[in-house]
This record gives sequence, structure tokens and C-alpha cells, in this order.
Amino acid sequence: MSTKSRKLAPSHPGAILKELFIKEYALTITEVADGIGIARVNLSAIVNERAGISPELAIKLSIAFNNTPEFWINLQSNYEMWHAEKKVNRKKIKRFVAA
Amino acid sequence: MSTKSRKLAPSHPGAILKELFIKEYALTITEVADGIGIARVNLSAIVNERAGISPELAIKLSIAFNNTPEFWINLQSNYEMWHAEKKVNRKKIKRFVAA
DNA sequence: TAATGTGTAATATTACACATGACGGTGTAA
DNA sequence: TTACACCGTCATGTGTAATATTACACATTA
Repeated sequence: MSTKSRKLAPSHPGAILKELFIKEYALTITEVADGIGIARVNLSAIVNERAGISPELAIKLSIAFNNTPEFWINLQSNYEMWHAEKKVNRKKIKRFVAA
Repeated sequence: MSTKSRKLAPSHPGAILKELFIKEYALTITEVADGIGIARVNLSAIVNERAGISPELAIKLSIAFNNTPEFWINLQSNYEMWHAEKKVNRKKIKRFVAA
């Protein structure tokens, strides 16, 4: 079961952040934003799926919630990859063969 | 051995692309750019480490060279993460504890 | 010489992360 | 009920980056 065969879009990282961390930890967007040092507005945008998680933010979240940057980056990458897949016309890509 | 303990900056994805694929396959930048449908200028920028690999490009490269998008995205992510690490002041991040 | 490959610069478009300021809603205390 | 603090969101501006297009200079090769 690889990524390319996935039919359903993966959850937005912001949804995960909201459900599994902010809610679970009984925090507010403001608290988390202040805690990790970003603007409240921007965290709101992420939680509401209007923005993504940057590498720097992934690091900050991993410190705040005691997990890894990879956890957050993978969520973001999977999300982006799924959407990028739909933009690529595979038939127009040349397959190169080792010399 | 995790990413955060790495002392040396990881190679730029463009360097990998150049050494392990373009050179190994005996291709030119122009050929690859045409083959995957991007402008020659932009591929040159990537190979010369002035630009990164986007999710869409990762997919195109994986098709052209018969590997996975993850391969390319991981190269890019590791590269970005290493540089992002240096921007984060860990002492200023609050550690949240489960409720 | 002509064609090809390369690097780079300039320009424009589009997208997005991020910051600031303003606005409307909610809960609570006086 | 009024006043105020807190919260989430909107509007706006900025910086950066990927991408396309065009142009130029240079080197190699047929």
C-alpha cells in the first residue's frame, strides 16, 4: 500500500494538530501560538487548514509536544504529495534508463 | 543517530541529482528538463543548489528515474530541516504537558 | 561556421509563511 | 447590564521561493 494508490486525501496537518494536541491537551490556539513563538493569526490559519506547517514550525511543535519534527513534516509532506500527484501528467514524463 | 545530532549539513538535493542521476545516466540538464517538462533554467538552478525540489518535481523525478517521490522529498526535507534547526531558539519554546 | 549545452541575469507570475491591526463573539466580574 | 479581557478570524502588507520566459556570453563539437 503505497502513497500513490491512496484514494482519499490525507488529513491536513492542522486538523491533526487541533484534534490530537490542542484539544487533547486542553489548550487554546492563543496559548500554543504564544508558547511556540508565532502569531496567533497564523496558527489559526494552520488549524483551519488555510496554511501548512513549515520546517521551522515542525521543529517548534516537536519541542512543545515532545515528539519529532519528522512527525510533523511527514504529515505535511504526505498532504502536499497527494495534492501534487493530481497535477502531474505521468504520460508526459520521459523514463530515463541507466547508461 | 537522529537528525538533530547531525553536525554536517546534508547534501543539497540538486547535488545528488547531478552526481547520482544526471552524470550516472550520462544525461544533460537540457535533456532532463525537457524530459520532465520543466524549464532548463530552473533545473540548472536546482543542480547548482540555488533552488529546491518541490513536491511536484519530486514526483516527476521519481517517474523519470524510476524511484519514489519520497526519496526526493526526504532529501529536500532533511536539507531544509537542518537549516531550520539553526533558526529555532529551543529555550524559548514552551513544553506542554498532557492534561 | 553552425549547432548544442551550460550558466546566469532580468522579469513576471503565483503561492505561501508570517506579522500587524482591526473586528465580532463569548464569558465573567462588578 | 455594563465593562473588560480573551479568543478566533479577516484584511492587508511583506518577504521568499518555485516556475516560466527571454536574452546573453561562453565553451564544445559536428
